[in-house]
Amino acid sequence: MNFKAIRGTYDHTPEDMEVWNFVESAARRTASIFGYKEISTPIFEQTGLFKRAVGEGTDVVQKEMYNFTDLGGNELTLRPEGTASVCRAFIEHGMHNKPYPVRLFYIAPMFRHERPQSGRLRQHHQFGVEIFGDSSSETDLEIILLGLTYLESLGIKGLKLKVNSIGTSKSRVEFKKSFEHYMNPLKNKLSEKDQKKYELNPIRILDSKEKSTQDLLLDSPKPIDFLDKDSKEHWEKFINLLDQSIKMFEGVEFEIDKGLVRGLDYYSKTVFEIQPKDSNKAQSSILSGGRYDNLVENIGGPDTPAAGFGSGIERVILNIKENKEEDLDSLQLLIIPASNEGLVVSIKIAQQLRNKNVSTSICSSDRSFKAQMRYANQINANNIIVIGEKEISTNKITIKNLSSKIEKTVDLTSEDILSVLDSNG
RNA sequence: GUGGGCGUGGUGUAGCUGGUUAACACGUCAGGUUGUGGCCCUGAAGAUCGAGGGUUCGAAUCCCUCCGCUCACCCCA
Repeated sequence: MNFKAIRGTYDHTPEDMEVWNFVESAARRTASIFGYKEISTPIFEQTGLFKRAVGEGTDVVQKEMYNFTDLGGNELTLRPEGTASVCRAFIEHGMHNKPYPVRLFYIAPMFRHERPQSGRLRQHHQFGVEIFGDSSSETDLEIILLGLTYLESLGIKGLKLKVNSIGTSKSRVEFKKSFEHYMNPLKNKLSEKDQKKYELNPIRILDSKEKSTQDLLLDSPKPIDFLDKDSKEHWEKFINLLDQSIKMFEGVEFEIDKGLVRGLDYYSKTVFEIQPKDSNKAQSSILSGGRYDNLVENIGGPDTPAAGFGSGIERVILNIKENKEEDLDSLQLLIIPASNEGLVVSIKIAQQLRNKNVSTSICSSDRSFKAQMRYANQINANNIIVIGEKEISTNKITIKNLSSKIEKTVDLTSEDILSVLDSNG
């Protein structure tokens, strides 16, 4: 084999597509019953959009983007996440003039140049929702409930929801001052890795996985302790609503994780993450997001509060224990032509049936009759008919249902065949 | 970018204390009398043993390099 799917990408085989479509349709259905409308944006954008939206200093922008220059000299980037593009489209199409709030969702591929591992790819797909123009706490709650409804509809049980508030950029300045005051004397006790991290972006060491670091952070100031009045009210109302409504979801537990910070710069106030309770995998977060009240304005739009989440479809699929979908894809009718004349008739009949929504294939006349029958069985065809000289001269065909073995003889017309197939199922 | 594990027909594996034509299962294809399948039987195709180099009379088996896959770190969905 000379060519392979490139690292961190993969093919969806026909077998894979069954689960895939199951998940995608659950996403569409859930978003739709919550009143969200689908949007689709190009897979690449100006590099500047992501730099501006995601943040110049983030890992995503610094080392994970697929950047390229096109023949016109434009700096472009394969999108590493969905929110920036949707916000751009929101502004570009003047959606701020629509009745608020505007609810949007997307299912789309994302690209990040990372080292692949379990639950991490270079091309992955996200189901994401965004809600614009509503700064209320119940909006934050709504997207979380949407996310939980989605995961529940896929039969994923035992979820843990982590929530936190990181305040506004203004309140974070206060926090940062206090945090650095606390950390500076302890700085040299950090591991080398975390020291570097601390230099780059102090807040990010809050969710360090290193035990020694976590111990040092036990009594440190946390962003949530520095909320301004507005953020604090927002948070308290949110937690109150969440506490009252989370019980609707069986087996879902939630906790306030004061150390939860996100790797994308645009978040403010509420942030959250959903993961399987029993996950021992490293990449366990399957749905995460939060509020981003400044992003739209930041990339050139009107001041518009917003919130949203992204959920990795591949990671969700890793958590689907059993796929209950039945094999609905089996072919309804396979036609076996038994002569040249039969082949011509087969082609006509097949086309008539397809026009009536019956999935129909014709077997290769190059192969023996036995081979054709075997093929019918291998692909799990529901019914077969043979069209040869006998059928054409008598104008009668026999439809055989392969699972029940029942045979029915009718006139050689698509209407008659259809009526038998309908009664056969 | 850093570290661990692994690379044998389409798939999953055996062989790996070096020795004649690389084995097994599943799958694929063909046949087991002419136009009705699934089981069974027979046969066939299909692998330069990830690539290159080295040691040796001789390597899938030992050594080196590279590549790929995979898991983990970082970060994220």
